[in-house]
This record gives sequence, C-alpha cells and structure tokens, in this order.
Amino acid sequence: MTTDLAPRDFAALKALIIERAADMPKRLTQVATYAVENPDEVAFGTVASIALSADVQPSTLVRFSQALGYQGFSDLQDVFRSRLRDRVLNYDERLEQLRGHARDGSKASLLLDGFSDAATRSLAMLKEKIDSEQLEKAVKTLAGGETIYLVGLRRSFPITSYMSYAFGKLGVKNMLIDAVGGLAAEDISFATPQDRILAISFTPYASETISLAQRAAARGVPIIAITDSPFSPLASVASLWFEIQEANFEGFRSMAATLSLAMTLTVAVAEQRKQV
Amino acid sequence: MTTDLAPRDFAALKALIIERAADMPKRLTQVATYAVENPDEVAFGTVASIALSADVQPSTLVRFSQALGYQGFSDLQDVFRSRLRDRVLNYDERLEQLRGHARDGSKASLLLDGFSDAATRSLAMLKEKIDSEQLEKAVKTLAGGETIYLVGLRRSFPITSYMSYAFGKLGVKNMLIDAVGGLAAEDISFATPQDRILAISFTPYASETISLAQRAAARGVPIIAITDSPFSPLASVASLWFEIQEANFEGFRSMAATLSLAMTLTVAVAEQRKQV
DNA sequence: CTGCATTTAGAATAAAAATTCCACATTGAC
DNA sequence: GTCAATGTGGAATTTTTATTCTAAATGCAG
Repeated sequence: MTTDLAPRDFAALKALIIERAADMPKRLTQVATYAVENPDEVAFGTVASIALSADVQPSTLVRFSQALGYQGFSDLQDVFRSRLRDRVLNYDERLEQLRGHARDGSKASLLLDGFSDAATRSLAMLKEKIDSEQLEKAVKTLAGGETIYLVGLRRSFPITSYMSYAFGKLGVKNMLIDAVGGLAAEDISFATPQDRILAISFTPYASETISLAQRAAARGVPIIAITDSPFSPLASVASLWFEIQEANFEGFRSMAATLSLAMTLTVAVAEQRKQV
Repeated sequence: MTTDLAPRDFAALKALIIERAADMPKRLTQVATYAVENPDEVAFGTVASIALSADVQPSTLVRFSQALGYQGFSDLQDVFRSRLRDRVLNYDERLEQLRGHARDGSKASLLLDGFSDAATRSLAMLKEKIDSEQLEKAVKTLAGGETIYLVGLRRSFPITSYMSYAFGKLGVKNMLIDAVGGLAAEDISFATPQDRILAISFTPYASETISLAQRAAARGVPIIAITDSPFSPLASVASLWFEIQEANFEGFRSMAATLSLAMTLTVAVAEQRKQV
C-alpha cells in the first residue's frame, strides 16, 4: 500500500497529484492545484503560510499529504524541497547543454531551440534600439487621441489583434482594422485628426497597410508606426516611428520584440489615460 | 549600525561572510566556512541539523547570525532561501548586467524592460518544460491529418491567427476558428477524425474554446492542446497537451514562449508533410 | 601565574510549527 | 426528506525548532 504511494522524487509526485486530483474532495483539489502551480511556495512555506495563501485550513494540508500516502505535511514538503536542491545542482550543467546545442537532435526540438534563440536575441536588441524619450512621446500621442485605430495585416495582425484585445480590457477605445469583408478602407475613413493610428508593417510591406496609412496621413490623422527600416514606406508617413529588428531562424522572423513593444505601448497608454 | 549589516540578498551576504570570517572567533569561522560551502544545507536545514553537520552547537549558529546583524538564525536563513527562490530572476539580472543597459527611469521604458524580461524568462522556462519526444509526437499527429483547425480566443487568438497565416504560406490546409459572426461552432462541426485540432487556452479558460474542444473530442477528432496547467479543461480532452508557463509583469502575461512553440509546431508540421 | 574578557557547550526556556481531534457541515443514496 | 458516510474548519495538543541563559573553558595582557 504505502509503497505504491508517496513517491520520493518530485516528478513522480507531481504526476501522482495530477492523477489523483480529479477524484479528491473539493478542498484537497484546491490544495492539489495550488501545489502544482506554486511548488516554490510549498517548498519554503510553513503549514500556516501555505494554508493562508492557498486559502485552506492548515489541517487540510496535512490531510492532503496523508491522502497521498505521506506521514504528514513535513514528509511531503521534503519532496518539494528535493526538487529545488536538484535543480540548483543541475543549473550549470543545463547552461552548458544550452550553449552546446547538444540536446537530442530531434528535428522539432532543434526548431524550438532556434525559435527561442531568435526570440531572445530579438529581445536583447530591442533594449538597445528603443529610445525612451521617443517611447514617452509615442505614449503621449496615442493617449491624447480619441479612438486608436490599429492597422496591421498578415504577419503583423497577431500584434494588432492582441493590442485590440488588451485595449478592450483596459477600457481604451480602439478599432481593429482587419481584412475581413474588405471593409478596412471604409472603417478607417472615419478617423479624424483627433484620433490616432498605430500602424505596423514589416518587409515585404502589405500594400493595404501602406495605402491606408497614406490616406489617413493625408487627412491629418497622427500616425505612430512600428516597422523594420528607415526606408519603410510607413516611416515617411508616420509622425513618429519605431525601428524594430527581429532575429530570424530558418527564414521565420520572431515577433517577440514587436510584441513586447506592443504590450508596453498598450499598458502605458492605458495608464496615461487614467491619470488625466 | 544594523543598517550597514544584515544584507537581504544572497550575493551581498556571501561577500559579507567572506570579509568578516577572518576576524571571527574559531567556532564562528567554522560556521562561516560551512555556510559558504553548503548554502543549500543552510537554506533547507534546521538549526539542529545544520549544527550537527557543521559540527558546532545550535547556539553557535544563532550567535553567528547575530554577529552579522541578523535577529536570529531564521532571519539569516531567509536570505539563503531567497537565493533559491530568485534563481531565475538572478539569471536575468546577470543578463542585464552583461548588456550594460543604464535605464533612465522613464515610466514607459520601465514597462518595456519589464515586458522584455518577462518574455526572456518565459523563453528560458520553455526550454526546461518541453519534452522533445512529446513535441515529435505532436508534430506527427498534426501532420498526419487533413485539415488543421486552429482554436484560440481572446489572449490566444494572436497565436492561432499567426499560425493560420504561416500555415497558409506553407501550403498547409488549415481553418482558423474565430468568434467573428458566431460561426465557430458550425465551422468546427465539419472536423472529422481524419482532421486535427490545435486548441490553445490559458486561465481563465475561454468557455467557448473549451466547449468546442469537448464537442470535437466527443466526435473523435484528435486534439493537441497548449495550456498552462494540468488541471486545464483542455488537458483532459486533448490526446496530447503542452504545459506552458508564461512569466507575467504587472499582471500581463507574456506570449513569447507560446509563440515560439507555435512557430515550431507550424514549421515542423509543414516540413513533415513535405517529406511524405 | 593571575585576573579579566571573550568564547563556548549544553541545558533550559520560549516560540513556532505540525498534527490530531472533534463538532459541525455537506453530499449522495435510498 | 432522512440517514450514513465523507469532508471540513478551527481549537487543542503535541512535537519540533529556535533562542536564551549560565557555568565552564579558553585566550591573553600584565
């Protein structure tokens, strides 16, 4: 009985918790979820502190431990601690593994490494490229308008769609311009100089994004652009633009840097608006 | 007095111990040496267990802690524990130092740093979490079907929309399920067991994603899921699922790791199909 | 040596933590 | 609805752990 249960290594324990969680009583499920999601807390905390943060009674933790076959909570906690011990020991080894790209040669995990590296590199470049004054200006411009029109097609569409979602949650009036139904041109014709446009486009520039931006600029709508080169057609129509270089792997460019910038603009604009 | 002493971060504490060790009484030096050489023991052990293993009296540990300016041993131990807690954070600090970026305190660029860091951390975690065998299996499953249905709403929609775009360019038949026009349920009802579904959802799980996945699963369509917890409702209906933990900053979760995985799956599936 | 200050060991005490217990609540079967 | 079984919260208890205290030991200046 007791032999089957109560694993001594973390991986096995985690698997056991996940397996058993489904048919456990309410509070024990709650503890199961908490434990899997906050293993560090469980490793370091005391029964009382963990109970508080998982919103259960101390005794529930003991019952949970016993339900899994441990003597008590302390016994279970040992396993959570072992995980941290092991990890610290392995830390250097892992770094080396990463560096050597030794991994296991499976095609897909090579791709994963490649894309992750590209993303990390892009993020590193981002910090060097973005000027904080310019960033501040862009935030002020965007926050100072009424509706923010988000223009980005193809590869840039995920970015604008994220911004639209986040703006929506933050209560910032915005309009996502997409290609569905071919109404983009009409939608954006509502934009006035009191509104703002955020346009995103990378080589090869989507012609529709460019023409939308050009027409809006002609009507005096301020445009903030995110693009990848000073020669981008967006740069010439924008009142302010950011140059972002994404690293690529196997011909696929990362979007990590653009996304970080997009999140920054989104949150900063929302906060700016709250202040006013 | 007390302000100068008693550092709260491990690096400073270690430096302090090394500096002071020389002119400490015999037993305290012994503790100093032990502590520097066995930080893990100090982090996890009890006064009694550490005393035993360092071959001193329990009280010596308390005196040692107080000599460094801490209230007692527990106070000092906290710092040793923080080292294990922050190990990922420390890693980033180091990266940042390398980049040598003098930040200028403007609000927006702090946000940019924060989001970039979160993205970098997420990418680091990704490499630890994803099992290459599982990845390989997922690619085979997806590549082995006819149409790939991409299901992801709200925060996950940018990911699926990117995949749809990339699959399109790579000539992989796919169908992006979105909420436009409320036709999602009908669209996905065309899926047969010869098709495949890739479903993405994070807490709080969009109920529509879940119910679409459940109904499709009931009809025998194989589902690959990307989610953030073993308890996710997606995990139980998927034939295979990936757990991804995105770091967050100011309550906004990064998407960098999910995106890398998505790109990997996209490209790997396309290549797999070409081979056949 | 002698005497004083510092350090130490180990027992005594205090504090904190884990565990048990029990009355009450909830659930599910009939 | 009633009953039994199971689950739960919170106080009481036990155990473990940290800290303090004191007498003895050690080191050191004169």
